[in-house]
Amino acid sequence: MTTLLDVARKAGVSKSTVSNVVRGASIVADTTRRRVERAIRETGYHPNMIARALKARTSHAIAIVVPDLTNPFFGELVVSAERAASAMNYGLVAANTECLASLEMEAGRSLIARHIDGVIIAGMSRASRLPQMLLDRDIPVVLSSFGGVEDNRLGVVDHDDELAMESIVGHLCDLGHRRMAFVSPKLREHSGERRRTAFRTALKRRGLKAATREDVATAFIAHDDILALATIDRLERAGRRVPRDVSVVGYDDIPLAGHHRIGLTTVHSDAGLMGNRAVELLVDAARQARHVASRIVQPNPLIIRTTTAEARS
Amino acid sequence: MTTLLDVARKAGVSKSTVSNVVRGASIVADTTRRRVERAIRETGYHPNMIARALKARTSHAIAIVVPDLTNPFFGELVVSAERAASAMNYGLVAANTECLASLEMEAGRSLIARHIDGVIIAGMSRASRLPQMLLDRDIPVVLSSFGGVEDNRLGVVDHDDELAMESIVGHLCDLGHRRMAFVSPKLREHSGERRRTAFRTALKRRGLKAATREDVATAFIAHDDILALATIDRLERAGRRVPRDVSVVGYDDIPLAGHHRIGLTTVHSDAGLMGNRAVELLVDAARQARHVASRIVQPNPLIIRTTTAEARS
DNA sequence: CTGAAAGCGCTTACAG
DNA sequence: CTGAAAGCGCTTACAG
Repeated sequence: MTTLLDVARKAGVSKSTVSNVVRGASIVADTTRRRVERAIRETGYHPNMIARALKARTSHAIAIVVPDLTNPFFGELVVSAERAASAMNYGLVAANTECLASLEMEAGRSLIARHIDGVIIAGMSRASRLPQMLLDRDIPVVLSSFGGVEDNRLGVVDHDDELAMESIVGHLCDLGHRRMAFVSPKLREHSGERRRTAFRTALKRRGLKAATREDVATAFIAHDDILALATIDRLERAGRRVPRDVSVVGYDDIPLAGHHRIGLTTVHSDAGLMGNRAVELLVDAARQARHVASRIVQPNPLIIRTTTAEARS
Repeated sequence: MTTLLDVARKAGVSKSTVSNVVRGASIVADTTRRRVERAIRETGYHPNMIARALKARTSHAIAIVVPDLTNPFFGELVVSAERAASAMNYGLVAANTECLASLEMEAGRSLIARHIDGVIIAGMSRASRLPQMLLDRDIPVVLSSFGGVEDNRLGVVDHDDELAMESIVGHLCDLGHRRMAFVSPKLREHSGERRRTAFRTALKRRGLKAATREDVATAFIAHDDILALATIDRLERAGRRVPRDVSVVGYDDIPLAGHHRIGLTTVHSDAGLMGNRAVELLVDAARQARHVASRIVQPNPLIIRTTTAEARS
């Protein structure tokens, strides 16, 4: 393994000088720079980021913790975050926590030990202590694709669940539905609770209540598209037709939602944009050794396709 | 930030001793150990993995490079790899390369600079130089979910594309299909070529040739399920019914393939198992500072659902 | 069983 | 513009 010292010797300069050209910092004489650059090329030198991180006290890496990487929505979020991170010369490590408090704590410990410069949380268990754990160690964190946590050191890139639920329920009401049910995620997600609450609020505004019995509901609103697809599958296998007998609405608008055979009515969420913004906010904060603080909320428009129709009787 | 030295002072011992109890290495007197453990608890000490990595010359992190994290097959692969890695106390960093040579090289550089202990490649561009780049720097690599690369320093956890294509083509032939077409991935994947070749071989064995014109084909075999779903979408929007007018087969058996509205005939690939095995092989090799070498091939059974039917006419 | 010492490969003031 | 020196937080022989 060739080190800074090898390059320095080859170029006949000091380690400091090599370090200066590698980092592009401070002024180096043109002829010296060229000598060093040649030595770097000839030795195939790659700077050791670990040594750099130790001394410079920044790992140049950020993390994203997601509940379920298998869900294309989170896949997209991670991909866009990675793209943005590497554009800013940061590495991205992903942690899958399944919204399990134990996995979250383990991930937190690991990220702290690795001196991660900042973390994006894209979903977590209810009452998770992960944000506080990180924040208390002065690691900036931004919540992406959810929010509603009371800590003003937190950055948030959120969408508007209240508004989304309002338009979903409004749409369904217009179609004559009066008995609607919410389909909760199996993972005990923080955001799951918020959507359910927003759902109830939208109903109440219309003098309605959530349907308690599944067989009586004429419409199902799922916490996300994957769950909506599973719901359609379950319903249709049980002999109920969507949307003839029952309507189903999703959340996220993953690519498959628009598939000819699915045509899922859902709310559109721009995962790519959220991943980008989250990284930008985070890296900015990390570079200035401060927390994020700013909050961004994006609207998510309702996309009406073919899984919703007029209520039968 | 509390360091080893802080703990040592608090416990009234040397840094070496603290290090020994932290790592659980060498024998430490019971009473000393307890003093140290208390000091660790009281100070909230987390070992600095960066410093450890620098000195011990191992980052305790491995990487997985995937073509498209948005594809649930790769999502599952990454999730299972992460689970296996953290069970062995390794971190996992994921890199999305889209099978672009430039992104692959960039990822390679970054992984080398971060002194990653090993990498799983789950897909790459044709003639990619990534494996060699890593191998030459003595970083063990295992190819997961594909293979066919000629370097005996490489570990491989593969499935059998030849066998799979043989059973797909056999199934379609039994249904009377004679004009079949292969749907290639937009990404220029290494494995894409292999499946296409296996497809041609299976046809030739039956005295058939690939259909050159789409409108004439009675069956489409896609490189993966996502592509198969897109194909069904395209076909049906153009007015052709699946499977009445034309049959479609996928590859991977992602969860959605079994959905009531899809019922995709496909070949089953166990992403979870592959991710696990790949990590085990890799970590073993990394710990012994050697390459992987071993090759595992799993069969992937054909799952016949409802997108394939008898050829018309 | 415990501790003093060297060193991993860098960065960062600070002299010159 | 360049270099000598200290030090980031650990691990690892090696004495004792």
